[in-house]
Amino acid sequence: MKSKITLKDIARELEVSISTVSKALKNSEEISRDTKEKIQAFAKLYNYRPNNIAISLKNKRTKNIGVVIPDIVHHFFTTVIRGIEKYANARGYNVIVCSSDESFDREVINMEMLANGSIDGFIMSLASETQQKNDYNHLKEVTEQGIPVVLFDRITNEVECDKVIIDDQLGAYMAAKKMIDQGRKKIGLITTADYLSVSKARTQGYRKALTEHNLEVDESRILKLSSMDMDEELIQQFFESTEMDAVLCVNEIFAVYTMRLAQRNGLRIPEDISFIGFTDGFLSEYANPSLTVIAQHGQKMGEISAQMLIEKVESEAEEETYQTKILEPTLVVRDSTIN
Amino acid sequence: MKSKITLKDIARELEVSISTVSKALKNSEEISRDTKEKIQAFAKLYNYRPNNIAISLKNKRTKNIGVVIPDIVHHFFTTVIRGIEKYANARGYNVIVCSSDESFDREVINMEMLANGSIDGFIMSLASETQQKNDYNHLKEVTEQGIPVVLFDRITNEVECDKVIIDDQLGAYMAAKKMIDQGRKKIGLITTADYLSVSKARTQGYRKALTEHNLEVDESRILKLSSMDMDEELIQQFFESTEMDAVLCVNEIFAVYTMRLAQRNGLRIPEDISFIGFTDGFLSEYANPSLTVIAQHGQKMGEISAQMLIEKVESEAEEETYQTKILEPTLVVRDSTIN
DNA sequence: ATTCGCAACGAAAACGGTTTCGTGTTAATA
DNA sequence: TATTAACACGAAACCGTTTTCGTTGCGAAT
Repeated sequence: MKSKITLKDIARELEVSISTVSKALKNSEEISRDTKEKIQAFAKLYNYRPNNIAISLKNKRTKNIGVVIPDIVHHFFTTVIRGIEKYANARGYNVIVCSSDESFDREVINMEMLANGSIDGFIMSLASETQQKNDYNHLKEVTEQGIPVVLFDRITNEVECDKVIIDDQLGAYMAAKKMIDQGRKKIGLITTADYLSVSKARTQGYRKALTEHNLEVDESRILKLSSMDMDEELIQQFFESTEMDAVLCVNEIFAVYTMRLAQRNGLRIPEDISFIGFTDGFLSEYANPSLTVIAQHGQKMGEISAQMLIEKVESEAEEETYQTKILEPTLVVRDSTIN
Repeated sequence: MKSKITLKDIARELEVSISTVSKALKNSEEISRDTKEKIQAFAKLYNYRPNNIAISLKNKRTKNIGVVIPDIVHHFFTTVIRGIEKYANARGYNVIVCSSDESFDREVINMEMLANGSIDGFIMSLASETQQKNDYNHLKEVTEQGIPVVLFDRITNEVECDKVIIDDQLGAYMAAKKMIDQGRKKIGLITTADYLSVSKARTQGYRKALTEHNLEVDESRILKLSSMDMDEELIQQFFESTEMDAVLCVNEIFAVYTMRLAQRNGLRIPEDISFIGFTDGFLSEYANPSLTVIAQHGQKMGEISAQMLIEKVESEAEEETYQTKILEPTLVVRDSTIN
C-alpha cells in the first residue's frame, strides 16, 4: 500500500523547499526551468495529486455542492440531480446528495451536517413536512451565514434566495385546456394537499381552465391525497363514485394507477376517458396506453439551478439580488388523450 | 451576514487560549468547571460548530463516502443509493454521488476527483463501457492507496475488494422455472451483451433452467441488445418473428415494452404469453398487467455495501481480507404470470 | 523554607497546501 | 569598485482543529 505523496515528500526527496515544489507544480515564473522540470517529472512519476481537503481549508472553498431533496427514488428528482451533476462536474464541482425523506428533521440535520464547511452552497427542494410546518429557520440561518441557496420546484417565498420552478399553474391549465378542447366536460383532478407549493399551483391552473371555459368546478371531482402515501383505497373509492370523462393527476403514479382502474371497469382510454399526468418519466412512456403528460424538464431545472448557484458561489460581489426562474412546462401528447 | 465563528474567535473574546477552548468544548477534565461553563455558554450563544474541513485535515478522515454508479435515473440504482444513505447517514457519513453515465472516462475522472482526500472510501457499480474494456487500473490504483472499495451489482473479479451482488443466475433460474412449471415451453429471453456481468449470469441461469427441465435452448429465442439504448425496432422484429409463450427480460423496461407489443398483437397476458422481468420498480408495479419480477433488493444491497465499507474504513487493522456477499433474489409474483 | 504534586492552562506542532515576503547570489550598471 | 536589479529560492504565516507537552501558581508535606 503506497500512500499518497505530499509536497513535503517531494521537497525532502529533491532537497528543495516545500514552497519551491508548490510553485514549480503551478509553473510559477519564479522557479527556474531546470528545477521546474525536475520537480514536475518527479511529481508525475510518483503520481502526485494535491490534497483536496488541504486546498479547501486554505481557500475556504470546497468545490462541493450540497443537494437536499425529499426523495431520491423519484424520477423527477433524479433527473434534476442528473442536470445538477452535469453542469457541476463540468465546472469541477462534486455533488453531495442527501435525501430528507420528506421529513423536516432530516432536512435540518442534513443541512447542518453540510453547512459546516463541507459545501459551498445548497440546491434544494423542500420536504413536504417542511412546507406543512412552514418553518424555514434552517434555511434562513444558512443564508445569513452567506452560504448561497437555490430552491427548486418545491419552494417558499419565506426565504430570500434564487429559485427555479416550472409554471405549474400554466402546466395544469394547458392540460385541462387540452381536455376541454377535446370536448371533455367532466374533468377530475387527483392531487395532494395544498401545502405543497406545486399542488396548490396546479389546482389553481385546473380551476382557471375550467372557469375560463365556462365549466363549473365540481368539488366532488377533486381528490386531495396526503402526499406521503399513494392511497389506493381512496383513489378507488373516488374513481368509482365520481363520474368523469377525463382525469388530471399531479404525478404519473396517480395517473397510471387510475388508468388501470378505468380499464378494469371496462372503460376505453382515450375514447371513454382520457388521462394527463405530471412528470415525464418511464412510467408515462411505457404505460399502456402511454400517458400524456406535462413535462417538468427536471434535467434543465437541475442545470439552471447549478448554474445559478455556482455563479453566486464564485461571484465576489456581495449583491443581495435574487431571481426566480420560471420554466415553461411542455405538453407531451401520447395515447391517453385523443390524437 | 454573520460568518462562522471559530475557536480562535472564542479564545480572543474570552481571553483564553485556543487549546483551552477546544478542550472545554470537548468537556476535558483538564479545564476547570468555571471556565468550561463560560466557554460552552459562549459557544452555544454564538452557535459554534467545528469546521468539518479542518477536522478532516487533522484526522485524515472525511466522513464522506463516494458513490459512483452508471446511471442515476434508474430505479435500481436509486434504491441502492437510498440504502447507502440510510446506513451512512445514521453513522454520520455523507454520500457524494457521481454518475459515470456508463462511460469509462467519466468513471475514471470521477474517481480521481474524489480520491484525493474527498472521501474515505468508494461504493461503486461498473460502467458498461468499463466492463467492456475490461480495464480496471483506476480501481486498482485506488485500492493500492489504501482506499477501501465496495463493488456492487456490476462487479469484476479483476480487482480485490469487498463485493455485494445478488445471485443473478439463481434469479433467472427461478424465473424460468416458474414459467416452465406453468407449462410454458417456448420461453424467450431479452437480455443485453454478455460483457455485463449481470446479463451473463442471468443468461446462464435461463439456460440452466431450460436444460435441467429437458427443454432445448433455441438460440433464436434469445435477443441480445446493446445495453445503452432500448432499441424498440429490434425488440419489435424479434417479437414478431419468434414464437413464444413466455418471455424473460433482464430489466423492467424491456418487459413492459414487450408486453405492450404482445397486447397490441391481440395476445392476452398471462393466458397466451407470460412475462417476468428483473428489478422491482414502479414500472413493474403499475404496469397493466402488473409485472412479475425478480426483485434485486437494491436498498438492502446499498445498506450492506455501506456497512461493509464503513467497517473497512473504521477498522485499524491492515487485514487484506475481502468478502463477497451474495443476496438471494426474490420472485415477486404479479399479474403477468399465472396466479 | 524547600520541595513536591496537582490543577489549570498555554505554546506549539501537526494535517497539506498556498502565498507573501524576505534573502542570497549573480550579473549588469554607474 | 560599489550599487543595484533580476533571478531563484526558502522561511514563515495562514486556513481551523486536535493533541502533546510544557509551564505556571498554589497548597500541602517535609
